[in-house]
Amino acid sequence: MALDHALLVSLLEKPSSGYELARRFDRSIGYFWHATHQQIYRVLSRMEAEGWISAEVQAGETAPDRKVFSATAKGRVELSRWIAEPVEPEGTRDALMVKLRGAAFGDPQGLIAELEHHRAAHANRLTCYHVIEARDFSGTLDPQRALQYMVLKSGLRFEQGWLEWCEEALDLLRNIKQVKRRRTTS
Amino acid sequence: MALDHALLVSLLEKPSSGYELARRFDRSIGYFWHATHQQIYRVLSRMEAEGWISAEVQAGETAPDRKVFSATAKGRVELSRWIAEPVEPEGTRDALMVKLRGAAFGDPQGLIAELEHHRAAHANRLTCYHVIEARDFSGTLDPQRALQYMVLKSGLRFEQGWLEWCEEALDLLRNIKQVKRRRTTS
DNA sequence: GAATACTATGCAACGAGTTGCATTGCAACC
DNA sequence: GGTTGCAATGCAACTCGTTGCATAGTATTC
Repeated sequence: MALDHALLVSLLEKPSSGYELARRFDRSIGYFWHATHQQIYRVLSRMEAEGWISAEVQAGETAPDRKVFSATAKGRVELSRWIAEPVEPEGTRDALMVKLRGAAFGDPQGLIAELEHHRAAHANRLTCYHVIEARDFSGTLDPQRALQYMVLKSGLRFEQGWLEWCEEALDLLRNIKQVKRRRTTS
Repeated sequence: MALDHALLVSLLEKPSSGYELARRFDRSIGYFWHATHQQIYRVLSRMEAEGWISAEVQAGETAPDRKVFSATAKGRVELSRWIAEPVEPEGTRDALMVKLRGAAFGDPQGLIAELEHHRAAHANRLTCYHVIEARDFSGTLDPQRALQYMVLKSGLRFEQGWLEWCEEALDLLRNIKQVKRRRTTS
């Protein structure tokens, strides 16, 4: 149920159309939640039906019509309720880890390209976050900004961690000896 | 499709019943993939139907019967195929981040307990991983162990990162000024 | 002797996320 | 003047994961 609330937060920060939200989720918001436009439109309809958000159609003269959503008072209440309700930390789920561990039964070196790709992707995200940091979070910050910054900082921290880990893993893969194919129980 | 392959890897490492797999996913394997027993049983049936794994029923004299699964040659091939196919790094999805950012529109201090809970959970996982590290990964490691260790290391790194971040976030929340309720667009 | 807990397996309903496709209109390019 | 690309919205089918429940025998505890 968390996409609902991520959208509520986004709409409280700035009323927007589904399309804008999708773009922001692809960019800056991407570092705290990820979603596709299809999903976003679906959830927006549902939330409108429940009265958490309300829409205002802006007829575009040159561009297509836009439905601009804002959070309602009811939506605010729902958000507070949800924030107060405890959640457990997420369980790990990363395909790359499965692959690494599975590579012991195949060709570890085959993962080098994959890891290099991941390293590049994480380096990319990291610089992206650094740009946002410099642009939006220098100087003194009001409480709202400070909270946003804290979220960004987790992104910075984790991308940095990924980067270092990728290096470490690449080192290992490059130096590992070719594993002998061992038959376990067929 | 990654639970399938996580199970294949586990079964290559050690043939097991669904129940055993569920227990291992709750413990040591939990740091590289998470799943419930219901899900595991369902996927095991599917994989058996596809011929990736085969079952042997062990009639328990004192305990209930167990279906012990092992990966077949076909399963091995499928695993290699899947490992070779590229994946993109996962998008971020953490409810806690949404909450932090949403707290700007409510009561930031209300999250302190939640963050303390998360900090404790991560500290717990971290010590758990340290125990595994000391128990299973000291001394020289063959290639398979080395790969497993690399996966564990990502767990260690991220739990450590979480812990530090929780501290930082708690510091912020404790010192943040009470946010004035501001009405945005209704 | 009854209640609780653990081993061991599974079904069914639901909710969340992914993938593929469809539509309309404007703008710019070649 | 046709093709490509972007703004803007959405449906439908599917897979993956969660939650709640069911069963059945053994072992232990009160």
